[in-house]
Amino acid sequence: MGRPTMNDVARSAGVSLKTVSRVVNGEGTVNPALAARVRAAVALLGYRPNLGATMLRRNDRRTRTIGLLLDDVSEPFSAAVHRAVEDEARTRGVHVLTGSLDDDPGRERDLAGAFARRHADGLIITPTAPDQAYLARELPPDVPVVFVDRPAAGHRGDTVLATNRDGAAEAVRHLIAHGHRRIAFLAGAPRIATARSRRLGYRDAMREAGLPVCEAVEPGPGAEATAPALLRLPYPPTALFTGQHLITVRAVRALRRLGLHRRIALLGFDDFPLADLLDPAVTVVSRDPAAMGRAAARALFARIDGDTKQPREISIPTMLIPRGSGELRPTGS
Amino acid sequence: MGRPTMNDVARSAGVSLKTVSRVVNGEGTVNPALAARVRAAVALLGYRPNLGATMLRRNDRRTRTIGLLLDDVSEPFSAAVHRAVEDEARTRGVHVLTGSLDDDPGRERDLAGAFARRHADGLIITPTAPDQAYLARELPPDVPVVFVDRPAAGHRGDTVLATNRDGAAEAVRHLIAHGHRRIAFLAGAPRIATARSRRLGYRDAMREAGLPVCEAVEPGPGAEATAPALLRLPYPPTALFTGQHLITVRAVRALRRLGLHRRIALLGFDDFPLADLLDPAVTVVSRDPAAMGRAAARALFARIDGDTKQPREISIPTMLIPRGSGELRPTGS
DNA sequence: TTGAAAGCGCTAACAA
DNA sequence: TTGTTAGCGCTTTCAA
Repeated sequence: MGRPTMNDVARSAGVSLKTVSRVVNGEGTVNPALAARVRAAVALLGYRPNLGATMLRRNDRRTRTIGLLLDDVSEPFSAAVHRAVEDEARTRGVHVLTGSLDDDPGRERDLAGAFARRHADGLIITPTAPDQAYLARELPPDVPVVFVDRPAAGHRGDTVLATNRDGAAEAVRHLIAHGHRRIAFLAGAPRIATARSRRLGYRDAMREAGLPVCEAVEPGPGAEATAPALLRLPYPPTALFTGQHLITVRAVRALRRLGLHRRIALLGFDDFPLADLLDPAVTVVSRDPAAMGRAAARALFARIDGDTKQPREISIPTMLIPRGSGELRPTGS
Repeated sequence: MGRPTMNDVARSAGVSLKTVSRVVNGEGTVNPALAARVRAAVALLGYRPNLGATMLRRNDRRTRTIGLLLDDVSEPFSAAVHRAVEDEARTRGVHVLTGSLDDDPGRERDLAGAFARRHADGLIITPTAPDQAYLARELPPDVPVVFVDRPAAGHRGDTVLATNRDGAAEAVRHLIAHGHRRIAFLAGAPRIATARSRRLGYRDAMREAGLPVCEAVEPGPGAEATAPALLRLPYPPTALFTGQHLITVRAVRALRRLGLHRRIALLGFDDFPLADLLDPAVTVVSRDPAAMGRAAARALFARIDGDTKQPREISIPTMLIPRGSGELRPTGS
């Protein structure tokens, strides 16, 4: 009944509990003959160590598990970060608990607390709550946290960010270089820090070229897309810069419907699958989710291994990928 | 030093250990005044229960954690399954450990073992190993496993499958109904059970229409796509049926490059983002990953809650989504 | 090199 | 309603 314990193995092998422990932990200071007997008993009984008990007693108290809180594990950016973190964790024999936050601050707090109670050795969080002061309450003080993709407030930790502002500015300069002067920015919810950074980058580039800004916040999935209204203006934009991949896709649909996809330039923030197969193929500024996940995981493992230096901010450069839609030149007036 | 224990709370509140335990576990049979004192001490010290110790002692031995082994957490189908499982788990206060298998049988065994040692209450696995007999060795006998998307061999467990064969046959009949007689099947690796089922469905439909089969196994990402060679045949197919979404995307690229995307019909197994935005939009037979994940999670939780009925096989129907590429009629000879 | 005893933080069983 | 005692499966400490 129940699974076999170390004691059962000891009895079965005719040795003491401690000898089994030594063999199981590969301590090496065990007579080879005894060790062989122990290993035979382990195999015979199908013994598996009880991690809970191990962690309870051990001094280092490591569970070799980290927690990863993402926007939505099913969304491509999050999924790519997840994958990169998993790969880094795997090389260290560490497992990953994951959760989706869905822009819900309460859920961020709950999951962080739950993972802490599960004794995650550390957490990687894409912050969605306005501040992360709750972490001091939910986490033991020695559990490191790394923030990825958005800055945190009210908690110390390394932060891995894309160069949102510079990337956005580069995108807009690209449109300007292709002759556009009326460039509209379709922004994500300003609640989100990355959306604000991208807007700043847009403004940087427009201001340095002496062009007037034209910004609209794209509403949620229920509402109608913003692009059609903009394009009905007396002096409509000749180029759209979209702040986020879902907005980009909406813009593609809208331009298609209006028959303007070959006349209005489009440049989107963040790459997405099949962007190259659309007509025209969509030019994007892309973050590098794999590099971001990798950097976050490495920073976290460094902290878990005792790195106590000042928290760092790690920038992962974005990349402009010209594909066609962002190279269309302005037409008509 | 270290985090506070129940004992610290007891001392701080001036009550016995057991009283703290009762309050923490909401047993209710505690004098409200005492309970309040305990709660104050908990808050003061920042006490968090040690789940490891709890699970060690408790009779029910539940960790409220399940393990989920997927092909690749970053791939859309897996990610959607993941999300559905997470949602079901969430309603039960259960957390999800995830891992990607990358078609590596060794990794399937390792991860299943690792999650078992972590005392997952149950496992959901997309099998990639040729058989799952290893589970008997890696898992305690009372840990239920549910298989999703592919059948398992050598281990008992509920299985959630898409109607691959029927879905494929439906797809091929759809092409036949649009006038096609030379329909090629671009198959995934026959090692994979779903690929074999889809091929059977293709053959079912071709045979019932008295048409000759034309099958090619699509090589891996390094090699050249199969479609161009097929289309150079003396009597080339007028329609392609692709067995998997990556193959579909390769076929789209190939047809594009050959300028045949408006002449050769294309019908793909599995939907993918933006399939509706391509030109022509891609007709697909789609599995329902969310329904599959949900069904798998529900089956697993039923088992965890003590369901001991015979293992079931749960079929989740596929759906044909006509979008244009599958409705092109044959041209020329 | 091996083993005996203690105890990690908690809950079960029982007693007061 | 509250407290006491024992012990979950393991590692630590210390003794042999």
